[in-house]
Amino acid sequence: MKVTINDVARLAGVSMKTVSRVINKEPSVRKKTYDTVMDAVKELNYQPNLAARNLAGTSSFTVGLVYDNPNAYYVIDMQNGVLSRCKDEGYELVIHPCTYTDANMKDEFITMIKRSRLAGLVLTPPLSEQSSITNLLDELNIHYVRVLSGRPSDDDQDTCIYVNDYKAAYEITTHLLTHGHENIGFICGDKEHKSTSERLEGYKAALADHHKEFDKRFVYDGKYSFESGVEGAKHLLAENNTLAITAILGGNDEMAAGALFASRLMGIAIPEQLSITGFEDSPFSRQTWPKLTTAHQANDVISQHAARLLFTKTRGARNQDKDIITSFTPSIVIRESSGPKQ
Amino acid sequence: MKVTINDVARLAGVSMKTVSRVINKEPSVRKKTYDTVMDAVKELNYQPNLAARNLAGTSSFTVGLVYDNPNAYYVIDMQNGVLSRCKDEGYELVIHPCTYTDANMKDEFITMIKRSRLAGLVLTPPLSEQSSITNLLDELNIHYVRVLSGRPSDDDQDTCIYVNDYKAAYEITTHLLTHGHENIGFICGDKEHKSTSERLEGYKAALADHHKEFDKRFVYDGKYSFESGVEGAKHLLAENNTLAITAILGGNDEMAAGALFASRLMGIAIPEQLSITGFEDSPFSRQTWPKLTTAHQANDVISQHAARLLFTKTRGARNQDKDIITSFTPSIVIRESSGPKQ
DNA sequence: AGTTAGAATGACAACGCTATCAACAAGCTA
DNA sequence: TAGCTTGTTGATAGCGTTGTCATTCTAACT
Repeated sequence: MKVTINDVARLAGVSMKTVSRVINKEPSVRKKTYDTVMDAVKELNYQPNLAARNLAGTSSFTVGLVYDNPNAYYVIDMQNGVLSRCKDEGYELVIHPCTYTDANMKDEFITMIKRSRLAGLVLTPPLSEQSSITNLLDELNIHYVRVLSGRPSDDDQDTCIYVNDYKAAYEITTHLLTHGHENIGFICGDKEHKSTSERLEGYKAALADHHKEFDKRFVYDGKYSFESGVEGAKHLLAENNTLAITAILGGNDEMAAGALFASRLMGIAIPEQLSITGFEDSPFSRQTWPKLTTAHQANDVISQHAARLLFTKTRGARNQDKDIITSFTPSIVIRESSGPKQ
Repeated sequence: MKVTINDVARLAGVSMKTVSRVINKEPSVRKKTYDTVMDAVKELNYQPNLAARNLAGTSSFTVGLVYDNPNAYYVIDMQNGVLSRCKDEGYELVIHPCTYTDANMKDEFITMIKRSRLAGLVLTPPLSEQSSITNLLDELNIHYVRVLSGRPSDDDQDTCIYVNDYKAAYEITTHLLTHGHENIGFICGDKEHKSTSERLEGYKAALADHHKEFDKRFVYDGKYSFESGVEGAKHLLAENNTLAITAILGGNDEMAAGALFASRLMGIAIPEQLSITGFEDSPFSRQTWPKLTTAHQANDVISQHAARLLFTKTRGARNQDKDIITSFTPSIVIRESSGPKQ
C-alpha cells in the first residue's frame, strides 16, 4: 500500500538518492537513468511523502495563503487558483484567514512559521497593501508574493502581481463615453483599499482624454457593499437627477447591484435611462437583472501566477518558471445593464 | 530561532520523550513534571514541528476538507469553522476542491492520502451525500465526518453532523401560517440535494399540522440559483396570481432573492402583498431590499463540530471531546421581507 | 524491612526523505 | 600515459518527532 522512495530505487536498480534527484528534477542525471526511474515511479504510482520532504529538505513544499477579505467569491477564486497550481507542482497549501491587527499578526505568523516551515506566503488585498505586514515578513525572512491593485511600474516585479484596475476603469469609462454618456457617476469603494484609488484614477484619466472635466459631485464615497451602492445611487440621482447622470460606474459588482436596485425603486429603466457597470465579474454581476456590464478579473489565473512566482523563489536558480505574468488587466464584459445614451 | 523538543527537554531537565508525553497529553506524567515542562514550553515558545509529528507518529495531524459546492459563502464558512478548530488543536488543514466524478475521484483521493497521511476528511454537501464516495473512503480505510442535511435518527452519530433542514422549514412555514398566510408557494432547489427534499418535507409537515392540504401546484422545481428563483416566482404568480399566493418560501437565499426581484418587476409590494423567505442566512439575504426573513444556519459552528468529531477518531480513547453537537437546527431570522397577511 | 505491582521516565530506533561528501566513470589536456 | 576536470552515482548522516521497550522510582502491600 505505502510506496517509499526505497521501493522505487529497488525497482529501478539505483540508489535512493538518484530517485530523489529525478523527482526533484536535479541536474546531473543521465537521460537513461531518468527514464528508468520515472518508469518505476509510474509503475508503483509513487507519491513522495510531504512530511518527510519538509522535514529533511532545506526548501519546504508548503505555501501559505493569507486573506482578510470579506468577499467570499474573491477568496474562493484566489484559493482555487493557488490550490490548482500547488496540486500540479506537489506543494501543499496552508490557509490562513485573519483579521488584521498589527498586534496579533506577528504572533500568528510566527506560530504558523514554526509549526511548518513555509516556502512562502501569498498575500491578497487588502492585507497585501499593509507595509507593516511585509516589513514583518522581511524581518522574519519569509518569502512572499503580493497580489496588488496597481500599475506594473510601481514596485518590484519579483514580489508582486499587479492587477491593473486603473486601466480597466479607464476602459470601462471610455466604453461609456463612446456610447454617448457625458455625465457619469462613480461609486467608490473603501478609501483604504488601493483598488479604490486606482479605479478612480482610471475613471478620471478617461474623462480627461475625452476632454471632460472631472467634477467631484459625480463621485460618491462608498464601502464596497451592497448597501453602499444603494446609498450611492440615491445620492447621485438625488433631486430628480439634477446632475443629469446617464451612467453610473460601480466600484465593484456588489455596489453596482445596489445601485441597480435603488434605481429600479426610483422607477428608472435600466439600461434605457441609466447605464450601470460593475467591477470584478463576480457571480453577483450575473445575479442582477439585467446582468451587469463589468470588468472581468481572472482571479484564479492571477493567483495561479502568484503561486508560480512564489515557487520560483524556493526552488532557487534551477527550474525557473519563465512564463509568469506579473501584470493583469481586467477585461470589459458587456452585458445588459449598459447601453448607448438615449 | 528554531526551538525543538530537545531544547525544551534540556530546559525542563527531562528527556525529550517526557516532553513529547506532555504535549500529547499522555497519561503517566507526574503533575509536577507536567508543570515544569509546560513552563519550559511557554518560556521558549515552543511549537511542535508538524512535519516531524506526521512523519514519526501513527496518528496524523492533518485533516482534509473536501468540497464541491458552487456557493462560495457556504464553502468559506465551512472552511473557516474547520480551520479555527484546527488552529486550536494544532492540526493542519488541507483543502481539496473537486468536481465530483466517480472516475477521477478515486485517483485524487489516493494521491492526496499518499502525499500526506490524513487524520481524516470532512465532507460537505452535496459530496457528503454520495455513497460512492463514502464507500470508497471505507474501502481505503480513511476516517471521515459528513455534514448532511437530515434528521438525527437517520444514520450513525459517529460519522455525521446533521443539519435539520426539515425542522427549520417546518418552522418557517409555521411562521407564515400563523401570520395568516394560507397559500404558500415553495421554490425547491436541486432535486439531487438532500436539503431540497428535507426542506420540502418540513413545509409539507407544517401544512399538515395546520390542516392545510398540500397542493403540488404551489411547488416549483428550481436549481438553487438566482435565475431559478426568478423563474419560480414568475411561475407561481403567473396569470395574475390565480393561486392567490401571499407568501413564497425560497429553498435558499439566492432563490428567494430571485423571487423578490421578479416580484418587484411584477409590481408586487414586499411584504405588503407578498411575503418572501429564504434559507441559510447567507450575506445574500442582507443584500436584497427588503432584507430577507430566512433560517440562520451557523455553518462555521457546524463545521467546527465536524472537525471536533473527526479529531476524536484519531486521538483514540484518550482525550475524548464530549461536547460535540451532532445535530443542528437552523433558527428563523425575521426580517422585512415577510409580514402578516394583509 | 522486604517485596512487588504499577506509575513515571529515559535510551534509542524508527519514520521517508534530502544534503553532504566521497567515489567512480568518462572525456579531456599535456 | 599520466593527470585533470566534469558528469554521474551512492553511502551515510541527519531533519524533529513518536513508538517501543527497558529502567527507575513510588507507594502499598506482606
